[in-house]
Amino acid sequence: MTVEPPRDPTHGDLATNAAMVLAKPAGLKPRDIAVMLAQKLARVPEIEAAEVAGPGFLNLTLRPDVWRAELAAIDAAGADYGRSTMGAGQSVNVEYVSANPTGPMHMGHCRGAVVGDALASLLAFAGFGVTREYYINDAGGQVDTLARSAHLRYREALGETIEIPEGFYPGDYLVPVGQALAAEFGDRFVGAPEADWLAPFRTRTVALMMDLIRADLMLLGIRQDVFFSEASLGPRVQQALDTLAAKGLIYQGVLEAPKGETADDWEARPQTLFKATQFGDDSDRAMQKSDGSWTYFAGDVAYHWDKLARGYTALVDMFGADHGGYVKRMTAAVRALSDDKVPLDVKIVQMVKLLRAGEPVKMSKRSGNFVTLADVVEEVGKDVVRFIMLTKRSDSQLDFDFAKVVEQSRDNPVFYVQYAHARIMSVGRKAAEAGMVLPPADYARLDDTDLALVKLAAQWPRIVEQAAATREPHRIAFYLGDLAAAFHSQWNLGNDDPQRRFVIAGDPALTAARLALGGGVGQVIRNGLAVIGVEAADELH
RNA sequence: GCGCCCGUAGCUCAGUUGGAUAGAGCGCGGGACUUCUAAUCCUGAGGCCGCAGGUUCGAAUCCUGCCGGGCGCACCA
Repeated sequence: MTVEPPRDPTHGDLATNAAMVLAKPAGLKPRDIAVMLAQKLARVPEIEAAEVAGPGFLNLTLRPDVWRAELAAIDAAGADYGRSTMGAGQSVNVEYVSANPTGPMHMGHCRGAVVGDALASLLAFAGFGVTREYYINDAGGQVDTLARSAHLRYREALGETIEIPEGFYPGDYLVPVGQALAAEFGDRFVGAPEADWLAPFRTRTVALMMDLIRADLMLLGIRQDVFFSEASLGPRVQQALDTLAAKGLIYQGVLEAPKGETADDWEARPQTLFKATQFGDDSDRAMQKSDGSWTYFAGDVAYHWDKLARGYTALVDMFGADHGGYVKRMTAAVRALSDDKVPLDVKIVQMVKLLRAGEPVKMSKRSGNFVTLADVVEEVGKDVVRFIMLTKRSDSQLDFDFAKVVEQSRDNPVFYVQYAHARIMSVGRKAAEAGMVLPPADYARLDDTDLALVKLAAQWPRIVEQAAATREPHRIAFYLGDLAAAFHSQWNLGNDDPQRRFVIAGDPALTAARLALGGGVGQVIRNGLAVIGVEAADELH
């Protein structure tokens, strides 16, 4: 059963399907129930009209004063308008970015960062306790490669001429790392065997890379609470394995050969396996390699085991599209570890295609010459990057065109929303410049046309809850576009009819009421932008 | 071969968890500036919601099967 604003505004302010849902259990005709309900509801003071429509819909029209009161509520709540208690008592861990600490962030990481961060803010606004987390993959072979690459730069910093072999990280960003290592260790590791320097170089270099990444995230206004190191898992891996073993979900076995492309180096070997198939996965998954060392998956299981131990009521992971195949096994592991009590929601974030005036931006991985996040933020600004990343559902591919996203026109949603806010801010200034002395706003001066705007602004709390429930922050961006459109439309009525303007010379009372209307809309726009981490512009240039 | 995601206007996409006559933007046609910033707005044309069944008062939405596109199928990280 639902009670919600209907798509078609001629169907009133609220519509409910209650009569149709109740018809079967009540053994009555839907329309008969609807008529009965309508008669009762018509006596509710806030309800102006209750009409039965179609197969048994009940359309409710609220009295205009309800909307006037809502405008007052927006004003009173201010930045808290729309804040919800739906998440009260629940704590969610949102893990996002988790880029490998082998270099600065590039645009491949950007969308997950923005969507994850906006989701975290959204959940917080909806009343959930939220932890923003980053998993540092600092335990694999790639980190050894990073350390070796840094060692080359270290020798370079000490005066050697180096050549970077194939398979090493060639990026310039390691030059200052080499200098830092040279300053720290002097020349004592120049000719030393790798075994002497690999571990310290790995630790230091990862730390410096994480500084780099944190700085990149700050450019987007992202600050995470927890940075969890894979290398620090230690005994947790065994503990997680023991937890699963205690549930009878671990066994020694041999997996079947992978289907599809036949792996030429595959051979059947006994391993320690997790019964992922019991939890909906396609295959059981290896926890230990045949030589007894842990798999990457085992580490990830231990990591999620740790998150569960920290007592969250729900977990959210943001994955890149290329990790889609990993979702089932991770979900299976969390189901097993938590006895199905703590849900893991894995959000897939699709690729971003970078364009410049319609032409794909060329990227060469080999030279390390990828488009960095810092470059993009510098070129178009944080707000544009953040907003554009939310202009599509995150599970479908997104085009990011450098030319289009800075365009000041209707088809640029960032500009469009900010322009609406700037207009709202400008009318207040205009009234002040005109030397108008405004009385306190009397909402009674607002008519149905004005109140139509309030109705849309009043949807904000619902939008927050819906977006939080579906964990889809893009809904915020779309709503703000709708609200801005309604505002612009209202604004232009003033072209034909001066009485519909916000500032009306000679009528301070109506001006005050209209400015209050604009103020309410502006407040909601600011609140929405705040949730997605975008600044509200007071004027545009 | 198997799994996951996706197919909505010419293009790019929404679609209130199953509601009423499926909506925006761009593009195309027509219109509104002695203005509170026209950086905007109004209006018209444009649809078998991939196809075929099913579930029910009711389906773009849920189920099944096809067709078409993307991603993934390690003891890698």
